[in-house]
Amino acid sequence: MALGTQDRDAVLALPCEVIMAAREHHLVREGGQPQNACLLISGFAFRYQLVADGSRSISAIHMDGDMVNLENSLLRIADHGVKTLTSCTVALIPCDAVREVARAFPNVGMAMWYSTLVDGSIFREWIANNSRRSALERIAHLLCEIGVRLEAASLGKKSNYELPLTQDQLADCTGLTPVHVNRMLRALHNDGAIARSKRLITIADWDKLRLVADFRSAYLHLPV
Amino acid sequence: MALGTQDRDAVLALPCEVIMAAREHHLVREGGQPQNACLLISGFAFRYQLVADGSRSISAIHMDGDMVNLENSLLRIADHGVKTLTSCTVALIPCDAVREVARAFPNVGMAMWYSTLVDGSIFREWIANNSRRSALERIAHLLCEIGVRLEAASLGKKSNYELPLTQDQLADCTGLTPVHVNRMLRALHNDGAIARSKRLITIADWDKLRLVADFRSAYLHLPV
DNA sequence: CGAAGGGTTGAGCCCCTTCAATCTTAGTGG
DNA sequence: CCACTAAGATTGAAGGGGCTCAACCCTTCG
Repeated sequence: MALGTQDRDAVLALPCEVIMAAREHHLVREGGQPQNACLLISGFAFRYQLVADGSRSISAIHMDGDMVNLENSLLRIADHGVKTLTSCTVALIPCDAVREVARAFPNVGMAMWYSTLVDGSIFREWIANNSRRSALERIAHLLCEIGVRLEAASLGKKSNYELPLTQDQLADCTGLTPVHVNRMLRALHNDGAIARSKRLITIADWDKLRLVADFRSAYLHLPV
Repeated sequence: MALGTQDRDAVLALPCEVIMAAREHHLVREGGQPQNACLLISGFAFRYQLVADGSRSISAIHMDGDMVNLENSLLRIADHGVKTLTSCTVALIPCDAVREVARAFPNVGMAMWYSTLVDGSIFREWIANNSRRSALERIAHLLCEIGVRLEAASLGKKSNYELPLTQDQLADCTGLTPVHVNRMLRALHNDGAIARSKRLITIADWDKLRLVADFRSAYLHLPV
């Protein structure tokens, strides 16, 4: 969604406060009423919610350039939490201002809507991933997605990047246990699909990983 | 999201064609480029996608008043399919017209954005449901959600309604097998949480079902 | 040097799947 | 009006993928 000059100026004129947030810092608390929308300038963050037995579900990973809680501009009560994955630089923009710019500059509003739609598309893919794919496929799929998104955001190469997630967090993304995530990573390694060194992931054989994962990038709606 | 008179008039002035669609009729095909947005006037529909092994994931259920493919107004290529669950009356509105009304009447655009945000919130809950809850909890949660949404849409009572889904479809919503869905329904029945007669669900003990399901309705963002 | 967080590995179990058969109900044509 | 059919629901038996529990390792950092 390319914006015109006026629209871009309106966005740049938004009041904002830039803060540094440490790792595992809450950007939004479930049940809270955030006053600010958070634009990730650098670093990674994730959306999550807790279920009754205390276990956690991670429903999205965000990176540079993503707005992590645009929804709070309209929905008021946060239905889920957002935390940083790494230390982050975050621009805080008052929700009121976000609403106003969306109303006053329809193209800006449409761009934010667009961004929400892409998020929705990724949510659907995650539902399918965690509901209908095996553990191995889920992990493979997540590794593909992160690689492609990192490359699209110019944060690395899709087949060679540093994973910003612990195995515990990978487990919460995929609905598995950390123990099993570990075994699946090893299995992908043994298959020759990936190589690992600490958090550094090298996708040795992209086609093999893509096939295992049933990964088709259309749902990311990346510019062509 | 209440609209003013002008805004409402703009919506009512949208060109549209009303059609009847049979059960299991495709409203949107994955990979297609829909020309129309579909507003459900009566009946039920679902969003779905297929994975490599041929199994299906249902990512949303829609009912009267829902727009089932608003996203296609901006995203162009459909990343998933939409089918009717029952016979439906559907208003087809050209995607161009949807985009234009959103741009010309910012409040209308905001209302559509809002609707997308609520959909997103439900997607996140489904990720958590299918990833971190047991089979029994998943089914219980879905039954709660459908009841509450039906009641909110004035289509029935939350504790006594006709389920518009087959057990196969329930399975695709929850990431389970039809066989196991059947057993879980029986288990809820035996527990006294629900009673069943064909597709008619009576939630005999709402609090019990709610507790089993870990159901909290905040994520539906219903008006208070 | 000690502590803590994250990663790795093994053994046993169980929730859910798979496979297969049977039943019920609604619809259809003779 | 009834035999036939097909879709959906139900039930049983057996197997396996992922979980649980528990121990140990490695690295980083104070």
